[in-house]
Amino acid sequence: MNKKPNLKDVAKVAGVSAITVSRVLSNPDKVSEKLRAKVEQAVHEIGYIRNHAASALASRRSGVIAVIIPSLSNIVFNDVLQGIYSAVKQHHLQVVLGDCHYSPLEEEKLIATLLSQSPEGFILTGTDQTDYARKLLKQSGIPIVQLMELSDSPIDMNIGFSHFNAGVDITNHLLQKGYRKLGFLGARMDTRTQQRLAGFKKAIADFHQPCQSYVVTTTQSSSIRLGGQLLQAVMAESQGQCDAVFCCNDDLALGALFESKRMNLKVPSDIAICGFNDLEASALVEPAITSVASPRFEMGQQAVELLMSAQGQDKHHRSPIDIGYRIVERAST
Amino acid sequence: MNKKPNLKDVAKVAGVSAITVSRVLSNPDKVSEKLRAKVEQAVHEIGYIRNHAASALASRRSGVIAVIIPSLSNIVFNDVLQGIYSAVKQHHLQVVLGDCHYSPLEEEKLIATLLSQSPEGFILTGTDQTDYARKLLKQSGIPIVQLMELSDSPIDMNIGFSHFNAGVDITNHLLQKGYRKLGFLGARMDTRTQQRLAGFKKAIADFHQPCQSYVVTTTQSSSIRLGGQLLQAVMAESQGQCDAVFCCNDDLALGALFESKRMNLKVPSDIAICGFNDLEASALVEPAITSVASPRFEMGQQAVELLMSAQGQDKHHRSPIDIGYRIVERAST
DNA sequence: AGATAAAATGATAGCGCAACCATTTTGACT
DNA sequence: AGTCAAAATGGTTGCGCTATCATTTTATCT
Repeated sequence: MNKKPNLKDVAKVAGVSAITVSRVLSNPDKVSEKLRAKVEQAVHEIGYIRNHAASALASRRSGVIAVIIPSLSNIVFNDVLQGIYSAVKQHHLQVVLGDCHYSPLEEEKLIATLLSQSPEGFILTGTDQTDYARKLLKQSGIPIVQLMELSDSPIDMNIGFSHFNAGVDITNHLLQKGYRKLGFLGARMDTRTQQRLAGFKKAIADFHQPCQSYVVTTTQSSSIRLGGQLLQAVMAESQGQCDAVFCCNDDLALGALFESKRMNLKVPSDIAICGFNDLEASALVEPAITSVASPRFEMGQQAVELLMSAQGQDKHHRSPIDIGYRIVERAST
Repeated sequence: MNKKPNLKDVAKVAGVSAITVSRVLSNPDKVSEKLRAKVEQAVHEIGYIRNHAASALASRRSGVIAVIIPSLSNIVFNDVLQGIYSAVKQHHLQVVLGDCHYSPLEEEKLIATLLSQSPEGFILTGTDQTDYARKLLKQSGIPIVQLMELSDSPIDMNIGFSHFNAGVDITNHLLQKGYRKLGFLGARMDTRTQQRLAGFKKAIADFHQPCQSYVVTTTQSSSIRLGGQLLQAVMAESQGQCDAVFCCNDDLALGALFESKRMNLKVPSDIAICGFNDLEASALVEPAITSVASPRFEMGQQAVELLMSAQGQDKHHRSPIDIGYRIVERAST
């Protein structure tokens, strides 16, 4: 096994100096067309691939951005990720991705690990990082974006929307439709879910008529199946009184919908169901499920753009960007 | 902004040499407890983070594995990815992930880019890489795993299952149930989908009784909505004769199921529906959908283990590993 | 043609770390 | 206490590349 070719090998084949090869790869317009062609030919011929570690070390630019999401299995972060990848492509960056499983401590470790890659930007989900994590991030001096929710005290930049407000709005939607015995079905209970629940409670507290609320939550991770179980739980707790449920996400809502059929409850006449995140399935089941839509793909894209535009700038503390949400009313309510 | 601390800074604070700090980070048991404690304290105090580029360059170990999947949005690869991440964690590796959008050319570019990270292993999806990509991969000398399907001529290692056989089996399942006018609904039409289709055709050709087949495919990417459209298309093409459909994945199958309700077709009496991949929703809709399950998470895990066990070994051309699949019969057929 | 600027190319040094080998310290034994 | 091996620690060097500056070539003008 002859060892991997390096710059010098290419230079020898092309009959130029090493530095010229380097330039062809990073600043092609600084090299005359003649040499460039020769070099490119040589590169392709011997299958040369630049050593990123050496390049990053010498240039002090890693061409990498770090991303941490709380869960790979949650399709919601997948959408964000797709936005990130689509934007990253334009900028010739690589992504190093971490999954912190909703744990700030795991996130702290991941942040340290990912920072070792000298990323040129860092995208985080949510706002509950540990103090040490914040210290490391600030010290790194790179631009940082916190995603999904809005923060009063972002580490650096911030883009997301108010889960509290969305919770208020969707609950008011149910109240306006005449439902008065509202259930909240919550799984995982991460900060965003908690904010939705807080919105739910606030809307009910502020309502001008008497109404009842039943809150059923679990720290288990969300799934369709769990949605069915939680629906049973809330019907048990309310002794069958509950006439509408706000599910903290569409997985639960779908599970609740399927379960309601098995329980012979008509949707929305016996029970209304609404979800959160507006997954594709929610629009296509029968009846279609009311949900809260947000531009996740765009949020991911914008996060990358924010990072890139902040490159080098010393001050990039624009105020948090509210990307908004939209209640999508459908037949289930 | 004081620049990022390096090994020497830590060494100064801890009152030891730089190399000792290095050892504490990579070989803690080679350092006496006393010094180790001092160093760890210093590291934490000044928030030192090792420069991965320099470390990789000096040690010739990047601690990175490269992964390319054809689509971030397809939940199937998400499952594999989770397996990969879970295994990678044990080995203290980082993943660099690329999404080639089902394009061998994009994949070739990605392979070149990712190889520049000097990964210690490479995980690819499928078996249709370009010649140049194969050249680069072989030249890199690192262990490589091709995932998902089985290949006669793998680049290196291979783990997956036979989509052709699965297509045959599921089609036979429909035939055994008495269906004789079978539709195939296919989206994307990547190599694995094509193999499923080939299996479908083979089973029908080999069947000992006359039966009819209707193949409706599109290169559009798969979605639930598209499943509904394809069901309409196959009913149109068969002039309402089609009595069972094999959908190339569960998204389409769900869409077909929802659409069949709108079309007032009873499942499975008017039309049987089966899918592929066995997503959670397939088991929970009414009627539940027959599908083909495969251990995707485990496949991802095993891929990483294969890479790790092949480290350094010159020969790791074990024969392809068939991880198998399972037909999950449900009410929809 | 000669003068000057601009573009193209090259030589050298150093990015931060770990491999390698040298040296010092410690412990185990007679 | 003295000997030796083993463990712990340190010094030097080079990984492969690019920033910086120096030099050469080319283009543009009078």
